[in-house]
Amino acid sequence: MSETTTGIPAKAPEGRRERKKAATRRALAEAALRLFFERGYEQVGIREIADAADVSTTTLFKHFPVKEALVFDEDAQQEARLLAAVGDRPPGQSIPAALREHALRFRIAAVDSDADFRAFTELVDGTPALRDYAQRMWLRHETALARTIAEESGLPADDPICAALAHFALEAPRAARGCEDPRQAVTRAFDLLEKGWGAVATGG
Amino acid sequence: MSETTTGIPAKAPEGRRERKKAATRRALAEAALRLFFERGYEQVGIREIADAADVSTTTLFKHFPVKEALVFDEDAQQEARLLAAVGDRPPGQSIPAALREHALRFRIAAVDSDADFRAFTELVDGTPALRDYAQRMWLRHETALARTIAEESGLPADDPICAALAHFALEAPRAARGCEDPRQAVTRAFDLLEKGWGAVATGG
DNA sequence: ATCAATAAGTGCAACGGGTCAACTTTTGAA
DNA sequence: TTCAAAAGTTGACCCGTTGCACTTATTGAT
Repeated sequence: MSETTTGIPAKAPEGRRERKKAATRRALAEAALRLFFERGYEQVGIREIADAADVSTTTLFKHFPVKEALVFDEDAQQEARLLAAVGDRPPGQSIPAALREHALRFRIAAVDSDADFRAFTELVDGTPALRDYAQRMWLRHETALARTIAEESGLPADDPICAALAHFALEAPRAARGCEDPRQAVTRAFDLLEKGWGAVATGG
Repeated sequence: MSETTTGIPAKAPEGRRERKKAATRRALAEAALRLFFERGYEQVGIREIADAADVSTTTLFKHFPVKEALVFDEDAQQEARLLAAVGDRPPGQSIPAALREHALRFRIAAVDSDADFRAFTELVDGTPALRDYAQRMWLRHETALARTIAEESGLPADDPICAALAHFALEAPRAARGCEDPRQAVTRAFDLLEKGWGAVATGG
């Protein structure tokens, strides 16, 4: 307890304070997830989660703005990966094709690989409140994506076609919900976007 | 008050019961709308609305499942019109073109005609909760629209491309939100869909 | 070493949307 | 006339969420 020098040169030059805060946060998220898996999202109350993590509900809400957020802890980079999928796509690949690949890779395929992740996915889209929240969060990347699309395609930044493609691409996985074969559904949906984009945009 | 015979041969051969029920419903919706306009959606509580209509909150919720529903009373036919826009489109017109026309007509243009309707629109998309609710309701027509599209195009009913077009078409007005010129944004978005559809589908 | 400032956390009461169960009235019809 | 269903009432209650006043660390500057 006497590290005057920069204690941990790791990624976080944090003090005891920040560490404790992070610990509380993790405790909350873990307790919540455990309880949700055990008994289902709706059957678990906020007060119970706070109890399990041994904090007050007020504290809980200082870490997570709403109940749904407890499920989606730590998913930064999401946007970065999305934008990179478009910006760093292999030469010759169209923008919609890059987006399709990204969608298939991260929103469809991942399901049948990781076992924990499968359970997580089942929890999420078995719970309307969580589905909606996830989609809302996902759509927050729309403007950023639209901007990247504009840059990559050389279209004016305010051309609404960019916003349209961004929106549709982000909605595509949702459009595929309920189909027996989501993989094919996503593929087909992006076919539509790709052909349309090729005809409407100049660069692509 | 002594009409033993079928009093009003109008559209509703309803008894006193149904009439009273409808009256209560109307009273609630009107009170709610009036208060919302006066002070804003979020500043008006459910209990206050119930009071204004002189019923209990329990009764209110027997007529409207959630607070948002108070704003969207009586909008049946919506789906019928939507499906008709596709089914009865002029010969030679593509499905996406028909959908674009419908979108422009009912979700964009109507704003700058009727004065009351403009106020209503402002209320709705000035209130996130109402926007979200409206969109959720609107998306409920997705499967019906997908089916109509399949029939009209001759594609197999379970081809996910139909669901995709339906979903995108219903989302298009939303994709245009925030643009300075919504009309053009919607048009461009449907351009994308039209070209894509033409290339992907056979009938169109 | 000390001290004020800051931020985390607490406890509790409250609010607003929404539900529930039990009970009273109306109303339609047998 | 009688009876069952539907509409409405009442009041308590749950749940997510917020506000407020308060305690307790932790920190940086002195």
